[in-house]
Amino acid sequence: MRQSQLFTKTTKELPKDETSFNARILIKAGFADKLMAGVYSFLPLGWRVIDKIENIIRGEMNNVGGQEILMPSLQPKEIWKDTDIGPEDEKGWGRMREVMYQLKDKLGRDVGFGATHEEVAIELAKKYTHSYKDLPYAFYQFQTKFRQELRPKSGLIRGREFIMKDMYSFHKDAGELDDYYFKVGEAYKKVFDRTGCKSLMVEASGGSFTKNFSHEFQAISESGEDRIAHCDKCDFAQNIEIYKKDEIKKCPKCGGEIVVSKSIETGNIFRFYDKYTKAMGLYFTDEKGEKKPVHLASYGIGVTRLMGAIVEVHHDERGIIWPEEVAPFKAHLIELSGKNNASVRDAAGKLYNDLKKSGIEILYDDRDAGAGEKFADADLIGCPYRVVVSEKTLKENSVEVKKRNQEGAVFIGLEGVVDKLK
RNA sequence: CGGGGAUUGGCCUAGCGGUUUAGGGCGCCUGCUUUGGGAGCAGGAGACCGUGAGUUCAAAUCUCACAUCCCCGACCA
Repeated sequence: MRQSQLFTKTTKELPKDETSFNARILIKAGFADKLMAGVYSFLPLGWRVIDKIENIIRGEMNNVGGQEILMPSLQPKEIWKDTDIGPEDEKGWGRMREVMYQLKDKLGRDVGFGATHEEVAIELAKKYTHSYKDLPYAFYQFQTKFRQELRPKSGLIRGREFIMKDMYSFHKDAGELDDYYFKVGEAYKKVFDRTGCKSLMVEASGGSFTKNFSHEFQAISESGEDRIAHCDKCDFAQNIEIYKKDEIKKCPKCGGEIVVSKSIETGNIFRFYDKYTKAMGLYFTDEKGEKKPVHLASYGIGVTRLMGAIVEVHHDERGIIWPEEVAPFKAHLIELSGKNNASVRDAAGKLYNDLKKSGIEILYDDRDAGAGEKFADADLIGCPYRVVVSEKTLKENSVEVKKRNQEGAVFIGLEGVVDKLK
């Protein structure tokens, strides 16, 4: 993409109404824009990152047999009544009443915007699940979720509207569910490794479910809202409440030191077993002709939150340092042509076309801007590679290639650039 | 929802009762110049100083209410 065509621009100043690093830098660099507290637009650069993250998740979910669908955001109140966990006289908007956006439409019907989709998923499953032969299966979606947070905070980390990948799996019994649950847990680890946001699988506690039912994935970061106790050598980790109760000093897995760190919750997985399926009447007939409740587990990854978390983990004082698999572009091509140097401009333009033809995603800074501005923007936007074409490099028939996460640059021949970046 | 802070051209801000015709920087427009770390010169456009009520001869400036944003806390299947 030619940077001169990009409708967004970077700014020199940080926005005054954000203090979290991820929001400040993503807005400054033109990846996102805030419309209201906890509600952001994703601009061309940011949307490319979201797309990369989604594709990584999509691949791993497909690997464990997930089938991609899309459920509605707009939901009728009725589907929430049977899974309510509150007192009888408050039954209505159900277990999510505190955080759901709820309204009446023009016909006076109660509708809400989905904060999670277990209820919709079960309604859907009821139409297709009748026999043990129909089980197991899992489906997932990428969707905008709405949650009426009293206080959105930390930029993309806690918003009122955000993109989530949520998957729901349906099983004939608890044992089969458990096996699949941990298989998805492994898939989640791969997702977080690949996005460059390594997250520890932590037993969760608190909330409406006990620790036996759910796990969180936590990425260690100073800007996190959560705290976890974890081994400094292996991947053992505990929720802070459980850690305080157990008072362990050494890692039970490898004997390493236990340290407490702040962390960002990047994902969570829940085993509901037959709790909600029974309540909503999702049953199947087993081999013996007996009616049994379907067992349900659900699995969430906050996609936009993950983008924020990646920025929190991968940056320096000059800007973002995108991990390669989620970078908006693999390389940022900079021409330092001056006004009258057509040969630099031609060489850079040709290189841009060659790289594009080779399938390398490239952001080409063809703007009529000063060298300092171009370098500053390249560091800010944070593509993994920076390629500079200038009078200086052309004298040697070469270009300069520098990795964003390393000091020092190498000069390579014009012909070798495509191979170098492949 | 409790507590604290903030709100001034597109962005970052100065001004904190009268000398303000609201100043500067960035960005934007014109022209020239410049091109290896957010350049320079000259000219130009752009503001009901968050909203509403007060106080005062006089309000961006003081008072009250409200709204919005940020932070701490509570909350967060």
